[in-house]
Amino acid sequence: MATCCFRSALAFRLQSFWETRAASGRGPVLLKVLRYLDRFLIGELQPGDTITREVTERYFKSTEHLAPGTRINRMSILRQFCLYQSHFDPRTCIVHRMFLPRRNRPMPHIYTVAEVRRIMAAAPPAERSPDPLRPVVFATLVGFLYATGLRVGEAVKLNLADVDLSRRLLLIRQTKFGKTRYVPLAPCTTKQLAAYVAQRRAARFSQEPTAPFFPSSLGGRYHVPSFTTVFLQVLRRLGLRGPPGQRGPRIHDLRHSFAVSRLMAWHKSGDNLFAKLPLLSTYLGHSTVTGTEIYLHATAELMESVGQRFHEHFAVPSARLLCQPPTFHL
DNA sequence: TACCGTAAATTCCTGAGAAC
DNA sequence: GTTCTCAGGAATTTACGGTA
Repeated sequence: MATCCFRSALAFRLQSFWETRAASGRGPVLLKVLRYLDRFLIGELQPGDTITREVTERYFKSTEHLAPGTRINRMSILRQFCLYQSHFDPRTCIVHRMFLPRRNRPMPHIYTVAEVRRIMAAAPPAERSPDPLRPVVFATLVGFLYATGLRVGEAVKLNLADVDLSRRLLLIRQTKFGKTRYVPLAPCTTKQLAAYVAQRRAARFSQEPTAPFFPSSLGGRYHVPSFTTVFLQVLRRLGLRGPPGQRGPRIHDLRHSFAVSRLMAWHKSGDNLFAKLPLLSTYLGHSTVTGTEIYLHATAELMESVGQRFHEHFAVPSARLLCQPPTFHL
């Protein structure tokens, strides 16, 4: 446990609050936000003062430069701390939930097959890098993410032993929220990966089972921010994204694209999407289908298509019917 | 140019409470 | 009692500046 790193009038309480949360598994992100709060409180509170409504309002105002989602995080941590502090000082003002701003989820970009092919083909040329395999790793990783729907962090963490091409199976270890799962590979993806493995071997990268499947130029593991940087450069070069500072398609949208294209394929083949959703949920590593349902909203085309299909089947224009699909068996 | 560190932004798991 | 919605919280991803 770190020694006390807070300096405001509530330093002791911030420290004990952090220690209780860190002990239950919360990590350095909380510490950063608490330090931010501590710096704010240095100018606000004298010894013996408490957090009043005015203080919380000024704290909220001090986060004006941040995005809404970040402000919500900052305010919700202040709220948790105030709840904790109120046990020791009943004068403490607790921010009511209704005063917190609402979150909004931006619409993901759904990549087309043609766009993904352009991105893969636009990999930084080998002559610019001391590592001839680098453009191959980049292009393979892009195609791999689009074909499997994995998170980029999951992909770069793969070791050689985690990719079993003979059984067409990936082992995804200790991913988000500590989950481990197996992911099956499509035959065409397996074929592409086999070609990549051959190129990787020819480039004399380590063949140890624990060696990274996607190595960096130095032989270590491809660092996610490094891959992100190159990916964004390629998007800008292709005109798929604006200059830095502007929002646009992201790496994570490859995962959205995979999910949406899978749903579209099931829909076109006449499958019941609600019956298939748990399969997709398990594949993507979600613990419940509610986390997967957001992909149903990802494309207007899909929603229009699903709505039309329900109308054709039931001919009852009821919103309730859309919320409660017929019972199905897996 | 690649890599690393860090702050900010986003994703998604989970539980509480409202609605039915 | 069950279903649904929403928000809190924890974790991952993105973006960018600094450094070798």
